[in-house]
Amino acid sequence: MLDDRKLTILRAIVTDYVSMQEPVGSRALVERYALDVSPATVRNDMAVLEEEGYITQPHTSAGRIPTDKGYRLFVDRLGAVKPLSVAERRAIQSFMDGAIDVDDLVARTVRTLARITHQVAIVQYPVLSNATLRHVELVQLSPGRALLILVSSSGQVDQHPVDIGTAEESQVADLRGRLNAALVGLGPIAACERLDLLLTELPATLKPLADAVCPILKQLQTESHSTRVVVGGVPNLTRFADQYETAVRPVLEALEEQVVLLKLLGEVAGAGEVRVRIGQENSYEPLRTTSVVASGYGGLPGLQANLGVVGPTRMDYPSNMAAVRAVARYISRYLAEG
Amino acid sequence: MLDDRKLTILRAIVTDYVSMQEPVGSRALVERYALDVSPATVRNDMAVLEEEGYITQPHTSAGRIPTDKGYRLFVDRLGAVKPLSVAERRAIQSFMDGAIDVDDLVARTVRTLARITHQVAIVQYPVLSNATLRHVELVQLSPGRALLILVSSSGQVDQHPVDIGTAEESQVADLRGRLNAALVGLGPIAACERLDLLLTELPATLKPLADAVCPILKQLQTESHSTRVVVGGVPNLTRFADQYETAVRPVLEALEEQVVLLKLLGEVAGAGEVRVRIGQENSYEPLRTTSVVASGYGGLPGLQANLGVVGPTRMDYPSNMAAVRAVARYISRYLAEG
DNA sequence: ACTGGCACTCAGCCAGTGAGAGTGCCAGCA
DNA sequence: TGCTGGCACTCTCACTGGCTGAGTGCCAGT
Repeated sequence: MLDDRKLTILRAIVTDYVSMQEPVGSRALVERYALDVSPATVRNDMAVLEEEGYITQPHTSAGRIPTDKGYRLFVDRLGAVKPLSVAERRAIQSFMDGAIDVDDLVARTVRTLARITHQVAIVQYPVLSNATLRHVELVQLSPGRALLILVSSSGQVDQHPVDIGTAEESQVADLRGRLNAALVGLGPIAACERLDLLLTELPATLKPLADAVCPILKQLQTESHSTRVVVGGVPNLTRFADQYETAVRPVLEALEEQVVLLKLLGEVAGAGEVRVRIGQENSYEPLRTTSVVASGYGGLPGLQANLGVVGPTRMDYPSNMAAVRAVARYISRYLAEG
Repeated sequence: MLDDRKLTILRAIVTDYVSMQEPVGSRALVERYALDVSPATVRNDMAVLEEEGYITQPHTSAGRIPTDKGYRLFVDRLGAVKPLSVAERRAIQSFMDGAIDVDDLVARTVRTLARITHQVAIVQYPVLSNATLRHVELVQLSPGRALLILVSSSGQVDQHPVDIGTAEESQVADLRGRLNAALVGLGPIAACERLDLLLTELPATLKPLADAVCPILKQLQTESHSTRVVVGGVPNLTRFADQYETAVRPVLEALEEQVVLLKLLGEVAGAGEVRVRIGQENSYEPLRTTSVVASGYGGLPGLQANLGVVGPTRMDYPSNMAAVRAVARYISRYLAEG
């Protein structure tokens, strides 16, 4: 169905369209990509590619542009992984080195990603699965309300309010002591297991309080890290000023919804690998005109956080995938080394 | 120089231009604002207003639009404070009530402000001067590195890494105990004073450690709260798709720079009052085409945090000022009540 | 001091035109 | 059979010129 030449032509169309941002015609194609055939031949092939749904014409007398399906084929089979330039590698290092804490690390990561891809970057806070719990704090704020605070060995602090009912100060202190004694030094998975064990050992008086606190603690240990998302590179949307209503606005709106972003990253990113969602493939309606390149990073397969970029479907997939992968690896290594 | 009628005309021009977004001519003016004089008279007055620099013509045969100076006069002397509509009051209440912690409160505030003003909203984290210190935690992460964590009675958690040199675990624990004993229950100002006192009482062995920790603690108690800024309503910029390069992009870029935003809010907002910076009045170059409406909120005069909105100079000042003031008051009251 | 009238300016809109890019198809050639 | 050159056709885009309408400034009159 699609012989080598047709695939070559599709690759050339994608490449050219991405770099020129203009529909590409048969003549330009043979000139710029040394195809060794005449434009007429290319035209015949293009007609087939169009019939198969890989490319399309915006209007009768224009060149062709790739469809989502075309990009998909390109990404899956045609896009040679483009190694990062020396400048880009250096940029990653110089931007990201010297982070003072997790907040700073995430901020730097999102900046770096935005800069080298020239897209909007999204970074989820890391799940620090290899970090261990360093301290558990339970602070009573007012009668009935307390704040649960977890400090991990990596310097990350998680907090969540807890409704503690009628528990008294002394009980709070008691539970705090027990939690610290039991959990400090453990990783998230071990901590959750140990917590289950601890629950069975508690005196009855602490039971109600523990029932209020423990679910939240568990949650913080697993998902909650992933609950925060940071966005950067929004000014890059500037380049699409023309398609404001159709493309930019929906993206801006999505970017304000943490929940949407989390879901988005979660759906796209797979274990360790860089994955891509192209246009219509996105389940979130307003982002149907954009592509998402994402990857998990840090931690064990089941406990990874995600990062990625959002941009127009006509993006430079090989470069962006390389960049996302490189940054994901860099931050993973950074986290692993502590 | 500027008699009553000229001021009335200026007010009408500003009002009309803001609501119609189009240069306003003499005929439209007399028709829509019952001026009781002929267009020719209005023209004469407009010529004077233009000469004085309050209004200008985008091109020869267009109507007039206000200049920054014109808006300034309007804001200072002509803009009747427009009370919020019932719907807006209700919106503030329903959006902001039920915040579970400070993060949530700030998030809700920024959302509220963006919704009722239809501008980009900026909210600085509150300086909780009436909140008291609830707990001090000093957690050692690795040899030489620790994390200082402050929990306030309002549920706010502040953290900062500390370089603790060669201090040992036991010393860290010792200092932690002393800090808690001394500072818990105090407000930020009292805490700082008490801290100075504490420093003189410490045994010599704890001195180096205390010297590393205390400055950071002090800093967290005063400025650091103000260090974080949250932005919302970015999609509202959508309305200015036409002036993308000149107006929108600079704003987007500014919004990514926390430092810029802090400085901006700090410069504009004055003690308790709503203040306005119009166009050229802004010291930050890229925002010279926008106006900022801001107000301090919460806390004592010296320790206020700020919030505000950023929008085009052609904004509805009375409404936005009313909205900013209302939201600032609401969050202030909320914080005061705890 | 205000007004009506008048000449003037200029942005925005419309229709018409021409150039250029690109296509599909076809007949011919290896 | 597969490739190629040629050709007629389509359609966008950019440019043009003319027209319209909004708005002005000025001036003479009340």
